[in-house]
Amino acid sequence: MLSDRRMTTKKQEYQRPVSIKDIARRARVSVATVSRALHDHPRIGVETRKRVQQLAREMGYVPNETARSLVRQCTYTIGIVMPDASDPYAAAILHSIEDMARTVGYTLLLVHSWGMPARELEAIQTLRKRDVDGLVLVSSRMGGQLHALTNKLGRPLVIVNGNSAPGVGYTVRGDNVHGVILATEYLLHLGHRRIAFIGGPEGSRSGWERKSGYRQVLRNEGLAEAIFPGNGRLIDGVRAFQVMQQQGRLPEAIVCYNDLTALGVLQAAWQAGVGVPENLSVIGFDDILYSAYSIPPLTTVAQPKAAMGEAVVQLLTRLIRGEPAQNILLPGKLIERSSCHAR
Amino acid sequence: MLSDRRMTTKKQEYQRPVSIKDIARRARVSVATVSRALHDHPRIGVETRKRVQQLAREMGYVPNETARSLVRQCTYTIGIVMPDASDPYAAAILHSIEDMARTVGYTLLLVHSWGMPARELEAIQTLRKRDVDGLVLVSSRMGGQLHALTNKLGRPLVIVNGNSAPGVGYTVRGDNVHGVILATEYLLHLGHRRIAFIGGPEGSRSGWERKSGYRQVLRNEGLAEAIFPGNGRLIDGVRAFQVMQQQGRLPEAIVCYNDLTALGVLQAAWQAGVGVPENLSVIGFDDILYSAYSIPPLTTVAQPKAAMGEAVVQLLTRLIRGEPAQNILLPGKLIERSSCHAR
DNA sequence: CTGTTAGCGCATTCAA
DNA sequence: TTGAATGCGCTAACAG
Repeated sequence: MLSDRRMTTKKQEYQRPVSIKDIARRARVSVATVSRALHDHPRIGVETRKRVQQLAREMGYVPNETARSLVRQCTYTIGIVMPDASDPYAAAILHSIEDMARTVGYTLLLVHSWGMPARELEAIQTLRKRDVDGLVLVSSRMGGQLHALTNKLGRPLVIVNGNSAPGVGYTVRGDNVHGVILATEYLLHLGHRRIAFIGGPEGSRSGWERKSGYRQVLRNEGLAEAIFPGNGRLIDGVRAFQVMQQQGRLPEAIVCYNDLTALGVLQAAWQAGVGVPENLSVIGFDDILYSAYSIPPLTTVAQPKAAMGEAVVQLLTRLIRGEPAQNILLPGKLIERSSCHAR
Repeated sequence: MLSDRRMTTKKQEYQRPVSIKDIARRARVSVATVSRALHDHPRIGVETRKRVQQLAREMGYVPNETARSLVRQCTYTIGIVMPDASDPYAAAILHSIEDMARTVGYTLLLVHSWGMPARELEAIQTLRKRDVDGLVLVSSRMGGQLHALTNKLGRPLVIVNGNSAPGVGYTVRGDNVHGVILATEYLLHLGHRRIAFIGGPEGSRSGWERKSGYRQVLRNEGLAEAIFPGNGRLIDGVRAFQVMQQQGRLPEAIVCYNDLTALGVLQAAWQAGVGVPENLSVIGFDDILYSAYSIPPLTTVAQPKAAMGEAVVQLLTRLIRGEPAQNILLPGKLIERSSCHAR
């Protein structure tokens, strides 16, 4: 009685949509004329045009894009392959791409890859069959295997923050090395010397780049590196912190592969009674939605997610039109909040 | 020199994909034979079949789904309209729908609505032209306007957790009333008497239901209601808390419209030095990914998001096949974590 | 077993 | 200005 579990059990038939042929019949003209009327074609009588358009509206005509696509040989559809829409970072990218794509008349076909190369391949095949005008791979893990694919793809390809093979498609990416240098040097300026790093997914380019930026800075300063494995999820931050503590290797500050990892560290530190930022400084990467509201608010390197979406769509439309294009590298920006503290 | 801003400025032409006609020519058979071979049609020579299949593989043939869709009169595509993929709750739903849809051979066409009825309408039109086999509206705000639409839609419609008009499409929803009763009674059992509620979006069904569940419980107990407006975002939780404090109306416990709002309250309370759960109990709704890792971990009513995706796709496929169907109401579950404390 | 034909809904060329 | 015819890539009904 708590629930109004209404059981609707009607059966329903769906009727065939009206086509230009139907309109033609009713208007007593040819389908060609209808087509022209609907397109405001110049060579048509103003009289018939109005009549046909009126009729189309009355009959609830909706153009069949499938048929159009077939003759036009382009679908105004772009395919997007991403690991997982429930990852806040991926979702933000998806969000900005969808937004931009819509404004230029494209619709998005979405397939998840779960970060698995095999699934990615499958997804790409699916989208290729769907005859998308262009393809976006977010956080691709395929690397070399892309090579074999790209020749046969026959469609423009843009890779966002993923492993790309040279000469395969175009890329839009955040500047990971620069960003993590920003983060690490910030910690240095705050007076920290024992700075650890929690890594990202094995074999991912962003993971590699962020790690090497960290190493580069520490090496320049002659400081010891302390690198802990991770996989970019909340739980990885939790675990890494626990490992540090169990091993008695708690540092003064931690650079995290991404915000999710950092948020995990915040949680684990709180559980363990280690105060952030008084006893431990934590810095993230990405600036996801939640980071501004974590406890304490997370200092992080923001990725320009909106700009990325724009860049992706712009790049893709250029490629579709056959115009020259170039890879895009976007700088990150340090966002100072409250998870880091001077020593 | 920090960035490898490589400028790739090649211009590239994309070639026409190979069609069954191409294969037919090379194999010196008719297109019908090719089609049959590719489909393992019974009435074909095992010899020619193998030859054609081999050839197709060599030539890198990929079937054109657009053409298929045209003759088949169905696209194996389902359209999904949601406010915003970067909302963690919506993203989780999207995730589970995509996952389920893929396994049954459907691909997703995604359009954002930004929670604006006008945009929703636009999105539905877009998808209708795309000739989707079915439509999913997540957190729709359209309400009555759906009526006019649905007759002309000509496609099965499933509404997830949104405003629906009676007789328009089918619905899959979490049991909001029951869920919020669970939450409120839990607080009651913990000994709280001054329990406030922070509401959701104005005019949304879930907002209304959750509020009325709360009111129902308080009324039964003869307790005073304290309702603060909200809109389902983090910032709404922050603001509501600030208002409570400024007005000197801080309660013993707060039931929040959703987790995002609750997370905002956690943050604001922390900023204000109000300890959760010692001085204030907070309970959310949805159980988004992050809630298990907030500080403190958030007690909440979990929505069965995976089950929802399953239900949506199953319902939709039934409708597409013209089978009888029924609305689905899924129960929520209380997840006890650490944001509530006995008085 | 295989080829020929027609047609899905639409845009476009060529005639009229 | 309009109509008839053709084809986009593919499937399916009908002949052979």
